[in-house]
Amino acid sequence: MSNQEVGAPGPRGAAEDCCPGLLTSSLNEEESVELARAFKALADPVRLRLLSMIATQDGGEVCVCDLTPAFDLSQPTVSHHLKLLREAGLIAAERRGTWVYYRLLPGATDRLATVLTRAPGPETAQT
Amino acid sequence: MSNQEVGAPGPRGAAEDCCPGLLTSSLNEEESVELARAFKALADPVRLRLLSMIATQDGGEVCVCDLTPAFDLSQPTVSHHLKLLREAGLIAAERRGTWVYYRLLPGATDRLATVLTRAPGPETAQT
DNA sequence: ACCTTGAATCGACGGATTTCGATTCAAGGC
DNA sequence: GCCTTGAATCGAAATCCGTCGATTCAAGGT
Repeated sequence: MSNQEVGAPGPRGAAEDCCPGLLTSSLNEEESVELARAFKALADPVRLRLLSMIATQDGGEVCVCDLTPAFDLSQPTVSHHLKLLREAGLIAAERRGTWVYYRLLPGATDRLATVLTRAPGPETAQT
Repeated sequence: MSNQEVGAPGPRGAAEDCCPGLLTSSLNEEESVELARAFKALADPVRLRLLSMIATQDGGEVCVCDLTPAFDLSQPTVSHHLKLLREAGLIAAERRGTWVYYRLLPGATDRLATVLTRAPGPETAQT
């Protein structure tokens, strides 16, 4: 329970108050469509590995030029998967010179983790 | 092809010894394939709502006869989605008389929630 | 036995996804 | 300016997925 965003310049942390959780209250149709869209982004081995590589990178970001050769796929295909992850709000891109760097947007994964968690998050004291 | 190991009594903390987490250590190809299969089961609004209805049911189980009319879909289609959730290890079925009851297998969702959870450590200030 | 009701399986159709090669766009170096 | 390198976009092909109606299977009631 330490404060997570000490002096973090970027605004975030909005995830946990958005969805009560898939397993604790019934989803309506609209919520289910939106959630399914998010899970669809994770429903592919390549995207999962891309996300993992990006998330675990030390500096917090990875160059596409390092991502692409890690797969046995064409460059357009990897680019396509990165686009889907981007559109799902899971990662963000930044171009620096000739290269493009991707970094994790933790809000999206946080939200999905919360949605799949039975007991409420650690912050809210609840019984 | 069976699926479930259902009778595990007690809270298994299975998650931490199976998968260190998508966001904390890099996935290999095999892990990513298996994880993607799990997320694929969640990548559909109907299955999400089915899972939610099953998980939030008071007695812990729901009759298919209560699930089916909640959707604007044919009975075979709902049955198909239930089968996919079952094959993903998310739910289990039990037939009692003419009716079939489904219940949540919390292990699978727990594992996915863990996999999506970042390291509990403090957030690294970046950028 | 036969019939009724609930649920799963089968086969097929249409739409979405994944992948590719070819091309185009972006930024820098010569 | 032109060329090189890195990355995104553009069709197109193959496959996968969600849905249906028809059928079959399971269990009970008469």
